[in-house]
Amino acid sequence: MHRLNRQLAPGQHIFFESDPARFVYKVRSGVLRLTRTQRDGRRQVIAFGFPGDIVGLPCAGRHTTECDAITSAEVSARRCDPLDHPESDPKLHSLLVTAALDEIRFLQDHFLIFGRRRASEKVAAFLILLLDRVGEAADDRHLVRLPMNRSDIADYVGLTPETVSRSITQLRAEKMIKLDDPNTIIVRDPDRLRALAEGAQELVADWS
Amino acid sequence: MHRLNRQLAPGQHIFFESDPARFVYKVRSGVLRLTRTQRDGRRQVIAFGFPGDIVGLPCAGRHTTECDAITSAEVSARRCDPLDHPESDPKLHSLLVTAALDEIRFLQDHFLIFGRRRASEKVAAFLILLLDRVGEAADDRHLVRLPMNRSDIADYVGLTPETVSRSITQLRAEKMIKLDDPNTIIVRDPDRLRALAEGAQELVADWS
DNA sequence: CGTGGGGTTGACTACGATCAATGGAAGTGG
DNA sequence: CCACTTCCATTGATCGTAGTCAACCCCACG
Repeated sequence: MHRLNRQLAPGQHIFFESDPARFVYKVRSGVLRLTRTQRDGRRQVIAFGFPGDIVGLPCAGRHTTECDAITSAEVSARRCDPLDHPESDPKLHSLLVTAALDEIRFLQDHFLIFGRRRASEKVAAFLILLLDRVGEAADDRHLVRLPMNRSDIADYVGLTPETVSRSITQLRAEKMIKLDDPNTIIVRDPDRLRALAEGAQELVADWS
Repeated sequence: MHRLNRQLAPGQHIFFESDPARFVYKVRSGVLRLTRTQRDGRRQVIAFGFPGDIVGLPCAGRHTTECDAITSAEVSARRCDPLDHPESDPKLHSLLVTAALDEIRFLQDHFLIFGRRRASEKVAAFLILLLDRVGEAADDRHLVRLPMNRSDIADYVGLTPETVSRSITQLRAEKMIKLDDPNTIIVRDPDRLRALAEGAQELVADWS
């Protein structure tokens, strides 16, 4: 069973869009960024790869996105031809199939975030997503570490970096979150944040 | 080999979100609509199912979207358990795996449309998508029939029905398209429409 | 000590959402 | 066959919000 481990430095690419796909990658540590770039230079962040995720599933033998590391990261590569030949490695094959179906569901979820109308709802939904996925419980407080910068978040939820920053400021003013530093968020009121993320609640700008 | 054909009337549902998934469906004729609805009632159109498409791929044994027919339609149902058991029906299994990988790619493409900033670019991109997918060449003119209404388009690209309508009016004023009736579009200038869809071009409102 | 990148904030603008009215086409029932 | 309703598309007027451009700050880095 081939499992080639690879160490990645921040910014290092694993593959590019339409590269012939020989491997898929399981994230061991660190965070990856999957993007697609349009002719006019605009970038769409398709997904972030957190530890445990499988990235790089091919379509017609080619990668469909670009992939690079946000942090230093470790991935293990697995040949992806078992996708086409179940019998060659049944366990890996079924792992990949499951990963594909999960990916579909995840992309659909992503649409719901992306489709929210108000900026603060998008950002709240993004934070909840990260909280549920990689949140840490630090002495009774919910902690979210953001390995990506504001531009990455913006390109993930469909906003500009400035608007992401403003939304975070707003959520902080509303006392739903608190910032230790720009990349470390403490969720003070998960319920209200979640309600906002689901569009159930109006975010009132400032009452004072 | 089980292939259960089913006739559908417009508006008729095939399955709902989180229904246990026993079948996937191949569209024989007509057009399906795949949607997800949020708690607050907002609807996201995930995809349209055109003839040849396979819809209803499950995640963890359940459907992940709602699916109903826009037009009267005919689908053929195939059991989806071969997804988990390649050996039970290798041909169907590999068909489903391919469909899943195609779906991933398609959803990623959808993000690029959805992510475009200007309304007319989104609508142009949507029309190009349909032109390439189901366009007809009618005596040297490119014809696109829209089986869905403006609301469906709006929920697909992330706009309101009014804005979709306005964008279409704009494209018509720019002489990129012409309407036979609200649901029949003649593409007069595919190149310019495509350029707009890809964000390469500015759409000038009115010089006159 | 200087430089550069990322984050935040401000001022202004532009664009799409919203609310509302209209018109046309299709369907229903008398 | 004609009133009546309903749904959909279009258009208009207004408003709000996110985009844009710019300045500033802070921290890490050389």
